[in-house]
Amino acid sequence: MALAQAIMTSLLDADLSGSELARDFEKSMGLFWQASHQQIYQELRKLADKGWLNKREVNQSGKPNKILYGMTQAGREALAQWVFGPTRIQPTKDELLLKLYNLSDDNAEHLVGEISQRREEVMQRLYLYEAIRRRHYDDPANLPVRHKGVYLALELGIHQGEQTLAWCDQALALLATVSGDSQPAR
Amino acid sequence: MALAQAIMTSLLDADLSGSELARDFEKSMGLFWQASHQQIYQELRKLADKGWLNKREVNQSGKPNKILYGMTQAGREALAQWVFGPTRIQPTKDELLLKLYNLSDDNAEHLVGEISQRREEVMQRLYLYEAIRRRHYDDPANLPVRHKGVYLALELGIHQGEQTLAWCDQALALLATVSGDSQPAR
DNA sequence: ACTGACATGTAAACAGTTACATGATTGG
DNA sequence: CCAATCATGTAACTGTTTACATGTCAGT
Repeated sequence: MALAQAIMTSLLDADLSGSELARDFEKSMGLFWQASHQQIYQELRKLADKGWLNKREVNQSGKPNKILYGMTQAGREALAQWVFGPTRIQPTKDELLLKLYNLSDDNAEHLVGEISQRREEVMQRLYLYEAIRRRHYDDPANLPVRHKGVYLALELGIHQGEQTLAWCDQALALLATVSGDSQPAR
Repeated sequence: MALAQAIMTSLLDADLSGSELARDFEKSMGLFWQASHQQIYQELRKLADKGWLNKREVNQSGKPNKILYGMTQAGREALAQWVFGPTRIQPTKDELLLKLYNLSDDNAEHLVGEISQRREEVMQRLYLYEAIRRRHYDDPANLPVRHKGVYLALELGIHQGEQTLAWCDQALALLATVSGDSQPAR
């Protein structure tokens, strides 16, 4: 979809290797984009062939060589142009909600467990995001222009995470009326 | 991923044809699952081959024949079992946020436009969801069990939609400080 | 007969995941 | 030398999208 642009965006500030990119995706960009290392390596090669990235090999002491990729002028121009093109959005596919459509007395207990687990996961990501916000984006109005955009993406992640937490609580409360402890046999 | 289960879930209450399913997906299930009619037709055939769905042809007056699919007992059992299996979630991929990472003086104005447009779209979906809630889910605590699950999915959609609206406003406010009208030349 | 909407489908291309493979380097 | 880790990659498969194809009926 736009993996190429996601990679190039990550390379705006610093040159990175495939493995570094794969790791970074989970953090900074993971909120709204994710890719496996296999995908990234292939895309990097394509982008280098196109002339949008350059590559150079780096010897590291204590580790195998890595190949650093960096943006070329052509790459920067292509990326800047891309911003004006059509925007696509691929909505979430969440099996948990699909499972909720199948809620029954039999599986209510199990789904309570799944929702609790989801709550935990969201909580952890939220923690991470809030830490980043406090650390780097304390004063949004005075950020350099490009970082304002990054800040906004982070904000969306935080808002939605908080909302999801609240929803988990609501769901758990409603499910409590479904399983065993409901209708206490007059 | 779990298209099969999404289809079967849609067929729990009523038998539907491929085209009806494709239309329904956009409404009820579109919040967290989406599929094109091509995908649906292929999956329907597979599911019928497996014995999880049965098919029967129906002559309609005024329209071409359609093929109605319905759940078999085996299908219901398989679906009920699936709920206890592993849950996968495929997070959103949103090019708009990626574009925001590339915010600059050059494209700020364009992005303001895109965010306004996004706001409009979200607003409209929200309108639809709220109407459904008011119409069918006024008294969640007294819903039949399975509908409680459907209600919860709807609630998540509404909460996140509202949050997204608020975020759009925040983003537009911050972007206003980027484009033309900032730093009014002392 | 022609047009437009509806219903069903096929084929090819693209994107993404899963499983596996290779070499290099460090620590034991 | 062996195991563990890091970095890079390939191959096969699955899922999804895009583009196209076909037939039916209703209204003109």
